[in-house]
Amino acid sequence: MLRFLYRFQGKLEIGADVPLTVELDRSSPVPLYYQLAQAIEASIRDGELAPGDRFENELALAKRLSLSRPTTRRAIQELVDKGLLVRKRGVGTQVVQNPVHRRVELTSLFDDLARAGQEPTTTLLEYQVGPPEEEVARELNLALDREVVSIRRLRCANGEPLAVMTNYLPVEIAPDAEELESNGLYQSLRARGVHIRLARQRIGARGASRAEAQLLDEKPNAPLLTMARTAFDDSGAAVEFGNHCYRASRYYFDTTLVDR
Amino acid sequence: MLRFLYRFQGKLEIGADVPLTVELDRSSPVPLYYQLAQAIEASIRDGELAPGDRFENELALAKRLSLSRPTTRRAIQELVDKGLLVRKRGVGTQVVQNPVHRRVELTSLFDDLARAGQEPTTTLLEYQVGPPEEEVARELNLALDREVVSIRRLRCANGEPLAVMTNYLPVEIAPDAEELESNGLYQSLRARGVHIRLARQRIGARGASRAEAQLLDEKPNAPLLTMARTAFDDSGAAVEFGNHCYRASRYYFDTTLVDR
DNA sequence: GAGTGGTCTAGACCACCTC
DNA sequence: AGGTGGTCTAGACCACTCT
Repeated sequence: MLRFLYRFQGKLEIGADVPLTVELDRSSPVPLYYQLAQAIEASIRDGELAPGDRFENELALAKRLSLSRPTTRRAIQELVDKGLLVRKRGVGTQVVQNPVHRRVELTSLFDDLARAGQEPTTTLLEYQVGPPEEEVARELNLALDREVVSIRRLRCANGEPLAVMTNYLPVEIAPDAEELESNGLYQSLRARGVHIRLARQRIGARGASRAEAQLLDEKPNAPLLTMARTAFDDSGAAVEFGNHCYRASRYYFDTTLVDR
Repeated sequence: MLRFLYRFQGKLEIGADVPLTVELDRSSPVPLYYQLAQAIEASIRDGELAPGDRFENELALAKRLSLSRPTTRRAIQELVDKGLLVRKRGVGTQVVQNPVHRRVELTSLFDDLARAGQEPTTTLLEYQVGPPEEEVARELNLALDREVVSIRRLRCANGEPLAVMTNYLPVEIAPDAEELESNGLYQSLRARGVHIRLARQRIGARGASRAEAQLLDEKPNAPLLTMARTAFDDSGAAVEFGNHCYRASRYYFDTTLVDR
């Protein structure tokens, strides 16, 4: 199949300088707004667009790239939501200072570690099937006579213990014990056709119990970062509830908040 | 307004019943998509739309309300981003189970407490002007010869100590000492025309120092929930950097993650 | 007044899921 | 095959900010 590549070289216009080069592939299945957002993000991360720079305005950019305004707008909005750009009505769009970060996405710890080249490993501490505790039944929206699988795992990165994770899943969708030793939980669920779409997290802290301290190579009562998470699939049903404890000395959460 | 109810004898398939009544005020300055989003959200919270219910499809809703599809779509998308609805291509839109929560918005602790009727009070522990430490200069993107105001406050709720907060601001925009005793920091900044638009937060945990323990009525080494936050205004400039420590026994963060 | 982003319309075609 | 959401177009009018 033919593939059309459009290459635009922007003239330098507004105030500073807009060296934004964008290649859009209109035959690709990747949405145009996404292609454009990626290109702009790359320009920012590469330093072609410096923090504080004024950004080419919507109409001009749309015209230059032969895109409609809504499509261009959506690409820009994507980056505003990511915290890389800021817009002010009547003024313009600017690159945020210090745009070095990535926000917390809906990813698993396992994937995060693997992507960072941290060599994640998992030890299965417990795997049992039975009726849910009251809290678990409430979080998963299950009747008390349904069966759930309880999983307790120790996650290490580069051989160092990092977190103790307890998870509860309806028995119908729970992965096998062996699978959990080699893959992340979400990875296993994905392979079974369960797509996590949304999660609610409560992040807190507490002191380590004696057992937790031993597992994590910390002293009893050492500060732990805790996360309780309920995850929902693409039909809105709760599919997983978990209590995780991280060594505070080796882990933190990074989030970005945007006012819209 | 007319309301059509469809009754099926067999299995209830399509959305069963959509009692969604919406009144739109086209002369209001409030955007239509926002009015609609609010109405839907109210229906969910009131239980008119139950968890798991299928939602009326975009096209039908748009036609019924005499709105364009993009406007209708945007309202729905708003609620998807909030974690109240889930969409699946080719299938439809459904209400998420257990939609009881509010997500972390870009708000200040002071405002949150006040809204929850928790009677916040602030004690100013320190207020001084001088050159920034290296970390602060880096976070605020300031030269080392610029002056910053360092603020240290104890925040209580209902008379109980809750958090120790250390903040750094460029001297030009810093509120007075007196102002900080009666208002929140963000409230004071807003009054000075500074609009926080974006914040990056790192959430972790550690043990309390002796001084912190004393201020917070905890034992030394008690677990504290920590947040380091850099805030940016609507021109993308860093305006505030803060280190906050919360009593883990009395505070946690609640977040929602959505896969888009 | 000029320029910017914010909202809105009325269509179109496509990809995906279920029947 | 029919219905759903996902993407895209080519305009329009308005509100806000800066000069």
